[in-house]
Amino acid sequence: MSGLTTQDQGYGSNVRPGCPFHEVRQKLRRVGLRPTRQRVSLGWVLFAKGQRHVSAEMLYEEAMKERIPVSLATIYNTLRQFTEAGLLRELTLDGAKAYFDTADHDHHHFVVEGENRVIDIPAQDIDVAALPAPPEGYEISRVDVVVRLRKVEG
Amino acid sequence: MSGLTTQDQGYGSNVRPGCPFHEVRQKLRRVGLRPTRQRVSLGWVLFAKGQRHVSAEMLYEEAMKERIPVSLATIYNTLRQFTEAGLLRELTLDGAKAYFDTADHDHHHFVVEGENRVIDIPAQDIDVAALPAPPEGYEISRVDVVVRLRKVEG
DNA sequence: TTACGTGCAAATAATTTGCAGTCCC
DNA sequence: GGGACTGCAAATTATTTGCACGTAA
Repeated sequence: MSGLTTQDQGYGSNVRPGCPFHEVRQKLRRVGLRPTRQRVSLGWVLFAKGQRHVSAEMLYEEAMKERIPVSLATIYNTLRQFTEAGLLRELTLDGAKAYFDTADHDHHHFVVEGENRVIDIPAQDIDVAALPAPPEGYEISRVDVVVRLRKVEG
Repeated sequence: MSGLTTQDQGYGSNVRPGCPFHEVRQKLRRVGLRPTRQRVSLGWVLFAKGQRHVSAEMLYEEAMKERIPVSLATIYNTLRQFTEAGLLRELTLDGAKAYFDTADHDHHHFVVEGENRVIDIPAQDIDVAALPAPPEGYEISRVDVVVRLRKVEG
Protein backbone atom coordinates (compact mmCIF):
# COMPACT_ATOMS: atom_id res chain seq x y z
CA MET A 1 0.00 0.00 0.00
CA SER A 2 1.27 3.44 -0.79
CA GLY A 3 2.23 5.49 2.19
CA LEU A 4 0.21 8.38 0.93
CA THR A 5 -1.52 9.15 4.18
CA THR A 6 0.98 7.57 6.50
CA GLN A 7 3.43 10.27 5.61
CA ASP A 8 2.82 12.85 8.26
CA GLN A 9 4.40 15.32 10.53
CA GLY A 10 3.79 13.44 13.71
CA TYR A 11 1.88 14.46 16.78
CA GLY A 12 2.79 15.22 20.31
CA SER A 13 3.15 11.58 21.20
CA ASN A 14 5.76 11.18 18.54
CA VAL A 15 8.52 12.27 20.84
CA ARG A 16 11.82 11.45 19.18
CA PRO A 17 12.16 8.73 21.75
CA GLY A 18 15.18 7.13 23.21
CA CYS A 19 13.23 3.93 23.55
CA PRO A 20 9.80 3.73 21.98
CA PHE A 21 9.27 0.26 23.34
CA HIS A 22 9.68 1.50 26.84
CA GLU A 23 7.15 4.24 26.26
CA VAL A 24 4.65 1.83 24.85
CA ARG A 25 5.20 -0.41 27.81
CA GLN A 26 4.42 2.48 30.11
CA LYS A 27 1.42 3.52 28.13
CA LEU A 28 0.03 0.03 28.49
CA ARG A 29 0.73 -0.17 32.18
CA ARG A 30 -0.95 3.16 32.69
CA VAL A 31 -4.23 1.81 31.36
CA GLY A 32 -3.92 -1.46 33.19
CA LEU A 33 -2.88 -3.73 30.34
CA ARG A 34 -0.08 -6.17 30.97
CA PRO A 35 2.73 -5.30 28.54
CA THR A 36 3.19 -8.60 26.82
CA ARG A 37 5.39 -9.07 23.80
CA GLN A 38 2.49 -8.92 21.35
CA ARG A 39 0.83 -5.93 22.90
CA VAL A 40 4.05 -3.97 23.09
CA SER A 41 4.95 -4.80 19.52
CA LEU A 42 1.53 -3.92 18.19
CA GLY A 43 1.50 -0.81 20.31
CA TRP A 44 4.81 0.13 18.80
CA VAL A 45 3.40 -0.23 15.29
CA LEU A 46 0.37 1.84 16.25
CA PHE A 47 1.82 4.55 18.42
CA ALA A 48 5.49 4.94 17.72
CA LYS A 49 5.81 3.98 14.13
CA GLY A 50 3.37 6.47 12.74
CA GLN A 51 0.59 4.10 11.80
CA ARG A 52 -2.62 5.92 12.29
CA HIS A 53 -5.57 4.05 10.89
CA VAL A 54 -5.56 0.35 10.52
CA SER A 55 -8.02 -2.43 10.05
CA ALA A 56 -7.37 -5.76 11.75
CA GLU A 57 -6.13 -7.15 8.50
CA MET A 58 -3.81 -4.23 7.83
CA LEU A 59 -2.32 -4.45 11.28
CA TYR A 60 -1.83 -8.15 10.84
CA GLU A 61 0.07 -7.67 7.59
CA GLU A 62 2.11 -4.89 9.12
CA ALA A 63 2.98 -7.20 11.98
CA MET A 64 4.05 -9.95 9.61
CA LYS A 65 6.24 -7.50 7.75
CA GLU A 66 7.88 -6.51 11.02
CA ARG A 67 8.38 -10.15 11.97
CA ILE A 68 6.12 -9.78 14.98
CA PRO A 69 4.83 -13.22 15.95
CA VAL A 70 1.12 -12.72 16.46
CA SER A 71 -2.08 -14.39 15.40
CA LEU A 72 -5.04 -12.73 13.78
CA ALA A 73 -7.21 -13.59 16.77
CA THR A 74 -4.80 -11.76 19.03
CA ILE A 75 -4.87 -8.79 16.69
CA TYR A 76 -8.60 -8.61 17.12
CA ASN A 77 -8.40 -9.07 20.86
CA THR A 78 -5.69 -6.47 21.17
CA LEU A 79 -7.50 -3.91 19.06
CA ARG A 80 -10.54 -4.32 21.20
CA GLN A 81 -8.59 -4.10 24.44
CA PHE A 82 -6.80 -0.97 23.27
CA THR A 83 -10.09 0.54 22.25
CA GLU A 84 -11.73 -0.25 25.57
CA ALA A 85 -8.74 1.25 27.31
CA GLY A 86 -9.14 4.41 25.31
CA LEU A 87 -5.90 4.12 23.37
CA LEU A 88 -7.69 3.66 20.07
CA ARG A 89 -10.96 4.74 18.58
CA GLU A 90 -13.07 2.59 16.38
CA LEU A 91 -14.39 3.87 13.09
CA THR A 92 -16.84 1.65 11.28
CA LEU A 93 -17.20 2.24 7.59
CA ASP A 94 -19.88 1.13 5.23
CA GLY A 95 -18.62 -2.20 4.11
CA ALA A 96 -18.56 -3.91 7.48
CA LYS A 97 -14.88 -3.39 8.06
CA ALA A 98 -13.75 -1.74 11.25
CA TYR A 99 -10.88 0.72 11.32
CA PHE A 100 -9.02 1.87 14.37
CA ASP A 101 -7.03 5.00 14.86
CA THR A 102 -4.79 6.34 17.55
CA ALA A 103 -6.93 8.32 19.93
CA ASP A 104 -4.43 10.67 21.48
CA HIS A 105 -5.91 13.66 19.71
CA ASP A 106 -9.29 14.85 18.57
CA HIS A 107 -9.87 14.61 14.89
CA HIS A 108 -12.40 13.69 12.28
CA HIS A 109 -12.26 11.81 9.02
CA PHE A 110 -12.45 12.04 5.29
CA VAL A 111 -13.58 8.75 3.86
CA VAL A 112 -13.23 8.05 0.18
CA GLU A 113 -16.26 6.30 -1.23
CA GLY A 114 -15.56 3.01 -2.83
CA GLU A 115 -12.01 2.71 -1.69
CA ASN A 116 -11.49 2.11 1.96
CA ARG A 117 -9.23 5.03 2.51
CA VAL A 118 -9.33 7.24 5.53
CA ILE A 119 -7.71 10.64 5.84
CA ASP A 120 -7.52 12.59 9.07
CA ILE A 121 -9.08 15.98 9.51
CA PRO A 122 -7.46 17.84 12.39
CA ALA A 123 -10.00 18.89 14.99
CA GLN A 124 -9.43 22.57 14.42
CA ASP A 125 -10.37 22.25 10.76
CA ILE A 126 -13.93 21.35 11.60
CA ASP A 127 -16.14 23.48 13.71
CA VAL A 128 -19.22 21.82 15.07
CA ALA A 129 -20.77 24.91 16.46
CA ALA A 130 -24.15 23.95 17.80
CA LEU A 131 -24.87 20.62 19.38
CA PRO A 132 -28.33 19.65 20.50
CA ALA A 133 -28.90 18.69 24.10
CA PRO A 134 -28.83 14.94 24.59
CA PRO A 135 -32.05 13.21 25.64
CA GLU A 136 -32.87 13.00 29.33
CA GLY A 137 -30.62 10.56 31.12
CA TYR A 138 -27.86 10.56 28.55
CA GLU A 139 -24.65 12.43 28.06
CA ILE A 140 -22.52 12.98 25.00
CA SER A 141 -19.49 10.75 24.99
CA ARG A 142 -18.05 11.66 21.65
CA VAL A 143 -18.85 13.40 18.40
CA ASP A 144 -17.67 11.99 15.10
CA VAL A 145 -17.80 13.80 11.82
CA VAL A 146 -17.33 11.75 8.69
CA VAL A 147 -16.95 13.66 5.46
CA ARG A 148 -17.53 11.37 2.55
CA LEU A 149 -15.58 12.14 -0.60
CA ARG A 150 -16.29 11.30 -4.18
CA LYS A 151 -13.70 11.32 -6.90
CA VAL A 152 -14.25 14.17 -9.32
CA GLU A 153 -14.82 13.13 -12.90
CA GLY A 154 -11.87 13.92 -15.07
CA MET B 1 -29.43 16.86 -5.00
CA SER B 2 -31.22 17.34 -1.71
CA GLY B 3 -34.57 18.28 -3.12
CA LEU B 4 -36.18 14.94 -2.56
CA THR B 5 -39.41 15.05 -0.67
CA THR B 6 -42.22 12.61 -0.31
CA GLN B 7 -44.41 15.26 -1.79
CA ASP B 8 -43.68 15.02 -5.46
CA GLN B 9 -44.14 17.48 -8.22
CA GLY B 10 -46.97 15.83 -10.11
CA TYR B 11 -45.57 13.50 -12.71
CA GLY B 12 -48.72 12.34 -14.37
CA SER B 13 -52.43 12.52 -13.84
CA ASN B 14 -52.57 9.24 -11.99
CA VAL B 15 -51.10 10.70 -8.87
CA ARG B 16 -53.42 9.83 -6.07
CA PRO B 17 -52.45 11.75 -3.00
CA GLY B 18 -53.74 9.78 -0.10
CA CYS B 19 -52.81 6.48 -1.65
CA PRO B 20 -49.36 5.75 -0.25
CA PHE B 21 -48.91 2.69 -2.39
CA HIS B 22 -49.29 4.72 -5.52
CA GLU B 23 -46.83 7.25 -4.32
CA VAL B 24 -44.30 4.58 -3.51
CA ARG B 25 -44.81 3.07 -6.93
CA GLN B 26 -44.10 6.40 -8.53
CA LYS B 27 -41.14 7.05 -6.35
CA LEU B 28 -39.67 3.76 -7.48
CA ARG B 29 -40.38 4.39 -11.12
CA ARG B 30 -38.79 7.79 -10.88
CA VAL B 31 -35.47 6.25 -9.84
CA GLY B 32 -35.69 3.47 -12.38
CA LEU B 33 -36.71 0.60 -10.14
CA ARG B 34 -39.45 -1.70 -11.30
CA PRO B 35 -42.25 -1.44 -8.74
CA THR B 36 -42.66 -5.07 -7.83
CA ARG B 37 -44.85 -6.26 -5.01
CA GLN B 38 -41.97 -6.62 -2.56
CA ARG B 39 -40.36 -3.33 -3.40
CA VAL B 40 -43.62 -1.44 -3.14
CA SER B 41 -44.49 -3.08 0.16
CA LEU B 42 -41.08 -2.47 1.65
CA GLY B 43 -41.13 1.06 0.32
CA TRP B 44 -44.46 1.56 2.00
CA VAL B 45 -43.03 0.41 5.33
CA LEU B 46 -40.05 2.70 4.90
CA PHE B 47 -41.55 5.81 3.40
CA ALA B 48 -45.23 5.94 4.18
CA LYS B 49 -45.51 4.18 7.46
CA GLY B 50 -43.12 6.37 9.34
CA GLN B 51 -40.29 3.90 9.75
CA ARG B 52 -37.09 5.80 9.60
CA HIS B 53 -34.12 3.74 10.65
CA VAL B 54 -34.05 0.04 10.12
CA SER B 55 -31.52 -2.71 9.93
CA ALA B 56 -32.09 -5.55 7.52
CA GLU B 57 -33.28 -7.72 10.35
CA MET B 58 -35.66 -5.07 11.68
CA LEU B 59 -37.17 -4.51 8.28
CA TYR B 60 -37.58 -8.24 7.84
CA GLU B 61 -39.46 -8.55 11.12
CA GLU B 62 -41.56 -5.54 10.27
CA ALA B 63 -42.41 -7.14 6.95
CA MET B 64 -43.39 -10.38 8.61
CA LYS B 65 -45.63 -8.49 11.00
CA GLU B 66 -47.30 -6.80 8.05
CA ARG B 67 -47.76 -10.12 6.28
CA ILE B 68 -45.52 -9.02 3.44
CA PRO B 69 -44.17 -12.10 1.69
CA VAL B 70 -40.46 -11.42 1.30
CA SER B 71 -37.23 -13.24 1.94
CA LEU B 72 -34.29 -11.93 3.91
CA ALA B 73 -32.13 -12.00 0.79
CA THR B 74 -34.60 -9.77 -0.97
CA ILE B 75 -34.58 -7.42 1.99
CA TYR B 76 -30.84 -7.06 1.61
CA ASN B 77 -31.06 -6.63 -2.14
CA THR B 78 -33.82 -4.10 -1.82
CA LEU B 79 -32.06 -2.06 0.83
CA ARG B 80 -29.01 -1.88 -1.34
CA GLN B 81 -30.97 -0.96 -4.45
CA PHE B 82 -32.85 1.75 -2.58
CA THR B 83 -29.59 3.08 -1.24
CA GLU B 84 -27.94 3.13 -4.63
CA ALA B 85 -30.98 4.92 -5.98
CA GLY B 86 -30.65 7.56 -3.30
CA LEU B 87 -33.86 6.72 -1.49
CA LEU B 88 -32.05 5.56 1.60
CA ARG B 89 -28.81 6.34 3.33
CA GLU B 90 -26.62 3.79 4.98
CA LEU B 91 -25.34 4.27 8.48
CA THR B 92 -22.79 1.78 9.70
CA LEU B 93 -22.44 1.51 13.43
CA ASP B 94 -19.71 -0.05 15.47
CA GLY B 95 -20.91 -3.58 15.77
CA ALA B 96 -20.93 -4.47 12.14
CA LYS B 97 -24.60 -3.93 11.64
CA ALA B 98 -25.79 -1.61 8.93
CA TYR B 99 -28.72 0.71 9.43
CA PHE B 100 -30.65 2.51 6.75
CA ASP B 101 -32.73 5.60 7.01
CA THR B 102 -35.02 7.47 4.73
CA ALA B 103 -32.98 10.03 2.89
CA ASP B 104 -35.58 12.63 2.11
CA HIS B 105 -34.21 15.13 4.59
CA ASP B 106 -30.86 16.12 5.93
CA HIS B 107 -30.21 15.02 9.43
CA HIS B 108 -27.64 13.54 11.75
CA HIS B 109 -27.74 10.93 14.45
CA PHE B 110 -27.55 10.22 18.10
CA VAL B 111 -26.32 6.71 18.70
CA VAL B 112 -26.67 5.11 22.09
CA GLU B 113 -23.60 3.16 23.05
CA GLY B 114 -24.19 -0.46 23.78
CA GLU B 115 -27.76 -0.54 22.59
CA ASN B 116 -28.23 -0.26 18.89
CA ARG B 117 -30.53 2.67 19.08
CA VAL B 118 -30.50 5.56 16.66
CA ILE B 119 -32.21 8.89 17.21
CA ASP B 120 -32.48 11.57 14.57
CA ILE B 121 -31.02 14.99 14.98
CA PRO B 122 -32.70 17.49 12.66
CA ALA B 123 -30.19 19.19 10.41
CA GLN B 124 -30.86 22.60 11.87
CA ASP B 125 -29.90 21.42 15.35
CA ILE B 126 -26.32 20.83 14.34
CA ASP B 127 -24.18 23.49 12.84
CA VAL B 128 -21.06 22.29 11.12
CA ALA B 129 -19.59 25.67 10.56
CA ALA B 130 -16.19 25.15 9.03
CA LEU B 131 -15.38 22.36 6.66
CA PRO B 132 -11.91 21.76 5.32
CA ALA B 133 -11.36 21.76 1.60
CA PRO B 134 -11.35 18.25 0.19
CA PRO B 135 -8.08 16.93 -1.26
CA GLU B 136 -7.28 17.66 -4.88
CA GLY B 137 -9.47 15.69 -7.21
CA TYR B 138 -12.21 14.96 -4.71
CA GLU B 139 -15.46 16.58 -3.79
CA ILE B 140 -17.58 16.28 -0.70
CA SER B 141 -20.55 14.03 -1.24
CA ARG B 142 -21.99 14.06 2.22
CA VAL B 143 -21.24 14.94 5.79
CA ASP B 144 -22.35 12.73 8.64
CA VAL B 145 -22.25 13.68 12.25
CA VAL B 146 -22.66 10.91 14.78
CA VAL B 147 -23.09 11.94 18.37
CA ARG B 148 -22.43 9.02 20.66
CA LEU B 149 -24.42 8.93 23.87
CA ARG B 150 -23.68 7.24 27.13
CA LYS B 151 -26.28 6.51 29.77
CA VAL B 152 -25.80 8.72 32.81
CA GLU B 153 -25.27 6.88 36.07
CA GLY B 154 -28.23 7.25 38.31
C1' DT C 1 -43.04 -13.08 -24.28
C1' DT C 2 -38.80 -11.99 -21.91
C1' DA C 3 -35.79 -9.78 -19.15
C1' DC C 4 -35.77 -8.62 -14.56
C1' DG C 5 -36.93 -9.95 -9.70
C1' DT C 6 -37.39 -13.25 -5.92
C1' DG C 7 -36.48 -17.12 -2.79
C1' DC C 8 -33.79 -20.59 -1.08
C1' DA C 9 -29.68 -22.37 0.52
C1' DA C 10 -24.95 -22.36 0.22
C1' DA C 11 -20.94 -19.20 0.15
C1' DT C 12 -18.21 -15.25 1.98
C1' DA C 13 -16.28 -12.03 5.15
C1' DA C 14 -15.39 -10.06 9.50
C1' DT C 15 -15.06 -10.96 14.00
C1' DT C 16 -15.55 -13.77 18.37
C1' DT C 17 -14.88 -17.67 21.40
C1' DG C 18 -13.37 -22.16 23.82
C1' DC C 19 -9.63 -24.28 25.38
C1' DA C 20 -4.84 -25.98 25.84
C1' DG C 21 -0.42 -24.29 26.20
C1' DT C 22 2.68 -20.04 27.33
C1' DC C 23 4.49 -16.07 29.65
C1' DC C 24 4.62 -12.01 32.80
C1' DC C 25 4.78 -10.37 37.60
C1' DG D 1 3.52 -20.41 40.63
C1' DG D 2 -0.69 -18.64 39.22
C1' DG D 3 -3.53 -16.07 36.75
C1' DA D 4 -3.51 -13.42 32.65
C1' DC D 5 -2.38 -13.89 27.63
C1' DT D 6 -1.91 -16.21 23.14
C1' DG D 7 -2.84 -19.19 19.23
C1' DC D 8 -5.43 -22.25 16.82
C1' DA D 9 -9.56 -23.71 14.89
C1' DA D 10 -14.28 -23.87 15.14
C1' DA D 11 -18.36 -20.92 15.89
C1' DT D 12 -21.14 -16.66 15.07
C1' DT D 13 -23.05 -12.91 12.70
C1' DA D 14 -23.94 -9.98 8.83
C1' DT D 15 -24.30 -10.00 4.17
C1' DT D 16 -23.83 -11.74 -0.72
C1' DT D 17 -24.45 -14.94 -4.53
C1' DG D 18 -25.91 -18.81 -7.88
C1' DC D 19 -29.57 -20.63 -9.87
C1' DA D 20 -34.48 -22.27 -10.74
C1' DC D 21 -38.84 -20.23 -10.78
C1' DG D 22 -42.20 -16.28 -10.84
C1' DT D 23 -43.89 -11.87 -12.55
C1' DA D 24 -44.22 -6.97 -14.43
C1' DA D 25 -44.03 -4.55 -18.76
